[in-house]
Amino acid sequence: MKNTKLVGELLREKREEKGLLLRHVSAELDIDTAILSKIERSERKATKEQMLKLAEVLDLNKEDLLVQYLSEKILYEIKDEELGEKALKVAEQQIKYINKKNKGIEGV
Amino acid sequence: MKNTKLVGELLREKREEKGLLLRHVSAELDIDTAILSKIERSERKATKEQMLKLAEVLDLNKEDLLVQYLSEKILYEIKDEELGEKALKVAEQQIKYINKKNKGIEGV
DNA sequence: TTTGACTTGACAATATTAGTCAAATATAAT
DNA sequence: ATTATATTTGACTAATATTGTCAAGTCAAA
Repeated sequence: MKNTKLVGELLREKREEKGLLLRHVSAELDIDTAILSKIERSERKATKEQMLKLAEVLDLNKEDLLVQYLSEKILYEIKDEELGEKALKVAEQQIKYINKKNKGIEGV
Repeated sequence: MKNTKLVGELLREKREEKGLLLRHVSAELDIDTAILSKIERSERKATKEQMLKLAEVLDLNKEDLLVQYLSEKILYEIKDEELGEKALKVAEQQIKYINKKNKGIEGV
């Protein structure tokens, strides 16, 4: 597996690597440092907009970060569900089916 | 694939098969018929508790229904996301990893 | 043409999420 | 040790999303 790090951990690492303070980055996002602190420690979820902004500010790959972010959102949704893994598999089958169907239609 | 029907469609079919009216079933769930109507037409999501009750009232397999229900919740979460399918795959990898880790710990 | 089943949409109540702020805790430099 | 700066914590507020009611509307069958 490529990466088992939480989004928050990635953000903190990269921020520190760049020598930026919470206050610098949170100012760009226009939120209090408290929230960014919580995001980095996975105590809160960021919004999608904040993620995109963070990718910019911290020079992280937007797509990779977003994928990881969405994945965590999905996992959060099923974290207490015994049937979560099964549901994920079904969801994957269904999204494949849907995407296949749409591909067929796009060309009309 | 086993089943491409939406949960709502399943519910409506089964209810009609049993000759039950919205009012009968919604009374058991203790909600207005309007909501059940919307649930059956996928205009609203049911709660987990409602799903379990519906499985009972309509003699549907609880596990299957819940899996399908959770799957739809997941899909709803990523319905407008270009990266949704990728995120799903990552989520699946990660949940496998987490479950494996927990299995290891359970036996301590 | 009325009756019963379902649908629709406006609205209200409630729950969840996103945020601020100030005080408490580190961390680090004098 | 003392102060200065960075981060964390938690109580509180604001905004948004979810869940529900209700009444009026549509539709089909008797």
